[in-house]
Amino acid sequence: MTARTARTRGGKAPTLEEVAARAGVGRGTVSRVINGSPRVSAPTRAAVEAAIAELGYVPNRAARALAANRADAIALVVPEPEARFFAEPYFSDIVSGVGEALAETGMQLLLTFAGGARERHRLAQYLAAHRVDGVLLVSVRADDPLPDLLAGTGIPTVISGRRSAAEPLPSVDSDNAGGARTAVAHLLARGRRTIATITGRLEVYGAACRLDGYRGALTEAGHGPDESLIAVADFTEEGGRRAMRELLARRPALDAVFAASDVMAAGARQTLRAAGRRIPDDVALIGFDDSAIARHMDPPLTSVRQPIEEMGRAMARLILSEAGPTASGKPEPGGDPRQLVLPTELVVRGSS
Amino acid sequence: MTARTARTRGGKAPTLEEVAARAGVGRGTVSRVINGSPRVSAPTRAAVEAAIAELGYVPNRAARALAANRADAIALVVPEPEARFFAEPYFSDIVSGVGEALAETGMQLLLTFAGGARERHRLAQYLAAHRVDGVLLVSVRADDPLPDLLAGTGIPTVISGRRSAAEPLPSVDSDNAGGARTAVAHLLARGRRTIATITGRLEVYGAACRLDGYRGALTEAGHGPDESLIAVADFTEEGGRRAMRELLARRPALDAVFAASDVMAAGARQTLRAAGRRIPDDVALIGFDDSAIARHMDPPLTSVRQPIEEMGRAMARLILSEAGPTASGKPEPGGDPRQLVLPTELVVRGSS
DNA sequence: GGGTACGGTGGGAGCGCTCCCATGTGTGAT
DNA sequence: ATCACACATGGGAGCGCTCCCACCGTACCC
Repeated sequence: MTARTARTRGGKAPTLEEVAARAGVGRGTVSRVINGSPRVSAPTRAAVEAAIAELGYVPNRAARALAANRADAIALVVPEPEARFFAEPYFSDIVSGVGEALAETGMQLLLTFAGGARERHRLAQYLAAHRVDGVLLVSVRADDPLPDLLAGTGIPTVISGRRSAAEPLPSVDSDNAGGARTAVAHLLARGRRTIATITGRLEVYGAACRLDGYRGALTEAGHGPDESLIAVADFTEEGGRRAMRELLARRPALDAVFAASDVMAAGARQTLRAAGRRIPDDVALIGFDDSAIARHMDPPLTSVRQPIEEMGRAMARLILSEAGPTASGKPEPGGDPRQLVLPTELVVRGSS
Repeated sequence: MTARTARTRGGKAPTLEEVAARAGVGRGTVSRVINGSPRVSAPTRAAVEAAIAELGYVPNRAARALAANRADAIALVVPEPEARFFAEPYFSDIVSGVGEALAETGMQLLLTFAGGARERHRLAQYLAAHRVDGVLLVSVRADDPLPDLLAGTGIPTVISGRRSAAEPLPSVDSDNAGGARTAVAHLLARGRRTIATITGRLEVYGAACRLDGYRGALTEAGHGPDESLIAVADFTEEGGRRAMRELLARRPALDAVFAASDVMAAGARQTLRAAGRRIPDDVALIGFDDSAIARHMDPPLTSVRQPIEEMGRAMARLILSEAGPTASGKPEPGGDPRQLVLPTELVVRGSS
């Protein structure tokens, strides 16, 4: 009986059928055991599990996907060109968070890179045709067509970082405004009076939120709005340098700067140094992201930490719940429990 | 016209059969067209291609995998716990290199995390059963059982970073010894005389190579070996600090340090500062990896850059050639063209 | 003119699984 | 004892594709 099985081929993986034969049951029963159906008696289940263990059986994913019309796979889409800026700390952390949460469920993680706008159409079609159970989108820009394309195909999608206050897609974001508010409050608490900020491009929703947080903290403390303390940059180091020069020119007496990213803070620091300002004695400096450069800057940079790995886990959980029960991509009405905002944390170091 | 057709079918994707009907041909012919078989006449091929475009047809991967007994997928295995050290610049670059090279071939990239030793056995079994066409292993330790497990299953495997001089697996590595040699030669050229080094754990082959390169450059320049200038650390910042203290205690007059990683260089820098040594005036400092912290250190750190993205591309190409033609996992005899060593590059900055 | 070859083509037979319906087998109620 | 209804189980019918063999027609040969 097993002779036939063993003869099939040397290195061939055992099939459901073979497990069934070995356990002396039918295919259906083995399938039920594997999928955790309750409609199997205890002794039968034990027999099947023994057979599975003896044969070292692992289900064939392709066959399962074909028969069940699901993929047991989640795609993580990375918009290659743009992603680079955000990349440093972001990418590996989000991936490991997602991977961790997915590993527990037996779902596979597919990594996909989106190229130009043209390719994104193909990509959406591909994802639909390959029947991934869900798509995770990271660091997409507000004008990216991909999210809507995906929504059109009905594939459950979760986005990291809302594109606007009214993000229609399920999303996971960090509390950008809260983080900025905490940072500025910290500066105020340390006696700083003239606090400037360097923002990212304000079309990026997260950048706008950070600016809101900055304004909020100042307003709360009774400081009137002062546009001359706000410089818009673009999340780059060079942008940070330039913005800092503007700020110094406009408000030479400033005594603190909140930069909306560590990289811009690094740029600002250089300009500050060049201008002879000491950190933190003359000017306190705070960044955002708590990336590797923050820890290694001189002095070490106080920064707002985002729980990136945790965001990855949350995204995974969200997509699992989206793809799981209802298996329908239609946006739910009513208040949305599918918009997660995770708290940030201020990591105080020598620069403030 | 194309998009319209494709989009209207909200739920179901078109099948091969439907394309065949539309083009007025049989299933076999459509299959041949899709797989680029030459045995199709030009007019027929054109008709089929038109039908494919009109329907927005994309082959069902699961069905193809099941029927053809191949997966069109490559798994990238990341040993989670350990990977963290190397992670910063490494991970995202290698992934994007691999992804780029794979995207062109229609292969999927699967991301897998290996847990403890126990899980690695399961993982090897999984990979075998799920019939990935190849496995890419990054930053594995010399004593990791996974590579041999994989070799046992016959799955083509490529490793990044050799585990020893006699790495049996096809591998892609950077020229660690050459990079170290260049760094030390640069130091010598700038007139430094007493050059120390901080190494990683020497069980790690790459760390040993860097030490060899350091020794080689010194020997070439006629300097005799001097063990008191060598401190072994563990690739961590704290290790770098400690090693630097040892070195300073043993050889107070040293005027240059080559650290085998940027992170250790960062640690060394702190100790140097604390000891009142100026960089680069009193002591020149060089790191390895050219990571983000190198660029943002003060002064910016001279560092040896590894072509990590290029290494990713090379790994992808290697695994494709391994998995493709022969489809056999047995190690080839004779001289091995499957051991790639990519050149490194010294990025000179203010610290040297 | 008939025969031979061969490029082109259609379609049957699975790949290993899930789904679901039909078929036991046991329990409790009548 | 009979019926009803649960529960447990077996196995047929595909999922959409590739592989391969049989078949058709045409060009070419004798």
